[in-house]
Amino acid sequence: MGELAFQGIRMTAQRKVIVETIQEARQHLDAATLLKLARKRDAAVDRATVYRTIQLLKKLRLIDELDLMHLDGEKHFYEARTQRDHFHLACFKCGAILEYTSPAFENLKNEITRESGFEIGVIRLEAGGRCSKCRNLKSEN
Amino acid sequence: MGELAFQGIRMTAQRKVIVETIQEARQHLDAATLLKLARKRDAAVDRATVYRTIQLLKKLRLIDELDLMHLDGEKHFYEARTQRDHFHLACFKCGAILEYTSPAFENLKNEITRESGFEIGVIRLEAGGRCSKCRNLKSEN
DNA sequence: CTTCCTGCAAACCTTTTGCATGCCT
DNA sequence: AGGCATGCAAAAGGTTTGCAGGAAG
Repeated sequence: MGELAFQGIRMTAQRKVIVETIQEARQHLDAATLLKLARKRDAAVDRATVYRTIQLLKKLRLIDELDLMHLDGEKHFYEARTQRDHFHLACFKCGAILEYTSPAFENLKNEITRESGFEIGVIRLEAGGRCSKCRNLKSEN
Repeated sequence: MGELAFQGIRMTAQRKVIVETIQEARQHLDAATLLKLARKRDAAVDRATVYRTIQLLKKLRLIDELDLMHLDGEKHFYEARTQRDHFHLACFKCGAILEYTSPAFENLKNEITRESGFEIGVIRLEAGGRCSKCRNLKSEN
């Protein structure tokens, strides 16, 4: 949690609230939801501060930004970074967001760096389609 | 090229212009650039038509939508679909967009379907970081 | 004292939509 | 006639920014 101060950046009260809100969220938060939740802890938090903090946390690699296949508009979603990279499968039918981790993904990342010399800072893998539940409701389409 | 008529959708003159513009583009096009280029072929093309056609082509899986790690704002980029899936590496330093294909990527996709039962309709893998050229300019950071 | 953080409101950018017109079948 | 395609202009949705006031180092 002291990651910010650690990197020479001020851990202000508002930033702490925003970071904690992201860390404790059960789902991926878009900026508007993050704002709303953060305000439950500190009513003074402003939208601009949320966006500015998001940018900061992205730059520090403390959060990842997701698009989730633009299932629901153009907004972005955020989640705290974890040790293990994972990716997201978005069901176009029911809207579920599934998380998935795979050694094959790690291999792929290593291969990219090894073969192309590209130094990966952020990587994002997302897929859209039908989850297994929706496939089994073997309706139309 | 007759893909549209093929799928019971009218291949109008404007749609043809837009599709061809995408297919013949040397780089990934955002909507505004696509509009500008399409207008060189047919000055009557309107922005709304470009956006509506993009949606259509996405739905028909004839083009892919990219975010390119939002290197330059929130706009999207488009490219004609190819046989082989590839992904994009965006250099945060010089802005280069590198394309990369790998059997490991195919394996990963197969694994996802096999293990999670998720039917992949669209998949997008993007990374941001430093390309090998920029790494070798071993300046700061 | 200087730098950084914040709120507020306005601006911005990209994408979408309503409506009227017109084309194709 | 009926349905789909288009232009135009306005709206929407999400994100960023300028500025002035305040807190922190």
